[in-house]
Amino acid sequence: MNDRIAQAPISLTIASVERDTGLSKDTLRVWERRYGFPAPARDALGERLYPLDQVDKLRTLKRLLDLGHRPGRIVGLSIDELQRLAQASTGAAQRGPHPVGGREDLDAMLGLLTARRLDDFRGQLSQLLARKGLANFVADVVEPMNEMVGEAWTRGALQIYEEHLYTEVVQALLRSAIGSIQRGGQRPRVLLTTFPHEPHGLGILMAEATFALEGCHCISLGVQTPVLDIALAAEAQRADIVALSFSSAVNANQALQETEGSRAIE
Amino acid sequence: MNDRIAQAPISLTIASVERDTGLSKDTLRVWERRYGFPAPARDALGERLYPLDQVDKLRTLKRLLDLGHRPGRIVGLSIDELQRLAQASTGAAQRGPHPVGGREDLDAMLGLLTARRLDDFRGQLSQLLARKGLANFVADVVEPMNEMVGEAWTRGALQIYEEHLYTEVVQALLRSAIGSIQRGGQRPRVLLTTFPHEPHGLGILMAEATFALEGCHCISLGVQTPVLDIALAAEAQRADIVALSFSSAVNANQALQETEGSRAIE
DNA sequence: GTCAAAGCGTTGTCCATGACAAATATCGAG
DNA sequence: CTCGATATTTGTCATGGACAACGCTTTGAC
Repeated sequence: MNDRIAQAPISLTIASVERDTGLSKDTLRVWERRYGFPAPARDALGERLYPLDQVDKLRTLKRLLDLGHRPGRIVGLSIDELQRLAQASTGAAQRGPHPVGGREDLDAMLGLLTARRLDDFRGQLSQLLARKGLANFVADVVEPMNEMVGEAWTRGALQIYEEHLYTEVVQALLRSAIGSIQRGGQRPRVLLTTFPHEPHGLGILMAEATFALEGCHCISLGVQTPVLDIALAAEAQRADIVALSFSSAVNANQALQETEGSRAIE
Repeated sequence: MNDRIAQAPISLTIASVERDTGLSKDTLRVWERRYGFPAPARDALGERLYPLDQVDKLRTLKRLLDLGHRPGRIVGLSIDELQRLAQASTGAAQRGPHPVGGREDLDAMLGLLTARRLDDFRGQLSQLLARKGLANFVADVVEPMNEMVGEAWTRGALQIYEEHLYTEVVQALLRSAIGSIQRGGQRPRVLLTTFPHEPHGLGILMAEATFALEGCHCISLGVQTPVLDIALAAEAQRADIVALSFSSAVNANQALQETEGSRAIE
């Protein structure tokens, strides 16, 4: 329960690693058994102690997994190779040049984040929002920037807390923008949330912004609503649409399966 | 991975129960071994299938645990007895009558939530905020209402999705209120977040509101920041104060321990 | 009677190993 | 090249044993 932070936290317990990487204890142990990685040290009791560099590699591996790679093929690679792979994999997604507000501009703005000029970052974003309008802002700025942040983090160019910072700023911005949309629409009623394993709320806000602009009546449940409660809420709130936000595409049909009884979209 | 929702979801897998209750798989299995509860059915493969009523009881048990009770003493009790216990335990906290905006008013407002009059609920809250001012709103409305929601949920008077709904409305309200505070203050710089095991962000927002009103420069990382990154962020952002939000009080000194190196407050 | 120390029961988490279904890859025939 | 059959990969589950951290209770000194 306690993370046993001695004076210097040179290594983490299996529970901490699970939380920090998103890989379950079972997975961590079975990888060790099968692939020989990770290879944590052991404390006096024989309990695993993961060095920080292995945790970093695990994080990168997790991201590659989410990108569609398979563990057996990539566990053996070095951190450098993994990062190259990650860069190549996400790079494929950014096909073609971006319409307006080019990628370089976004890059420069992200620079503000790492340069600790948080207020400037917020200011520029807010200015962009005002200039482009909410819909374009979401599509042309937030969307690509999300990917860039994920990719930069994989590259090691962004600390985790900087990613948190980014998310927080964008969320605050989107929320206030959504709040200022006239709350008039009656139909269709849209229920927004994520599945229990998806803790990221940015997708919801982006969807909410889009829907709200279309005049929909949005009802957000926040993140990680138990499946049964999604159904319950959809019925109680007489939702016409249930919007579920995902990180990786993988199984969108699972969604359709589950939202049966309501009409499922997106 | 899939929750194996057949036509009717009469029972949940151990992974679902872990997510829905917050009790780890290990704990669920060891309780079964030691106390004989839960007593899930088994599928063809010998894997546990938890009936919904047992999951409900587990949820209530979890709440009692967080309230300081011990499993061995309460696992054997019936759901009714557990709910009585929970009510008694939280009831102790609401000592004395409330200053203004009395408990009955809040109860009536929560009634709007269950009556599916979400907009009225939001409207009344927003009106209260305007009338009382942000500081009093947080202390006299949000704080007690949080407890009431928790207690009502334990009593079975509130669905989980209704709790989500409540949280979402209040968060939106607080965020917009915070956003409209002039962002002028330079000192002290306050970093806000929660530990990795605390996914609830309401506490952060309440703290942020309070700090911001005092003229502090608030930097929120959102929820569940890895411990190392909290330290990193505190240093990078030159935070004077690191504010950590908890659900149950339990170990506030752990906080002090961890935030060493910065000055720790609250 | 009060209070601290020692002792004992409780509780969550860890470990190792084995197993199997679902997903994915590979291959051979048409 | 396409498609179905077979093989491999992969995550999650099960069992049972262990132990430290914590809380409760009893003992003994003042």
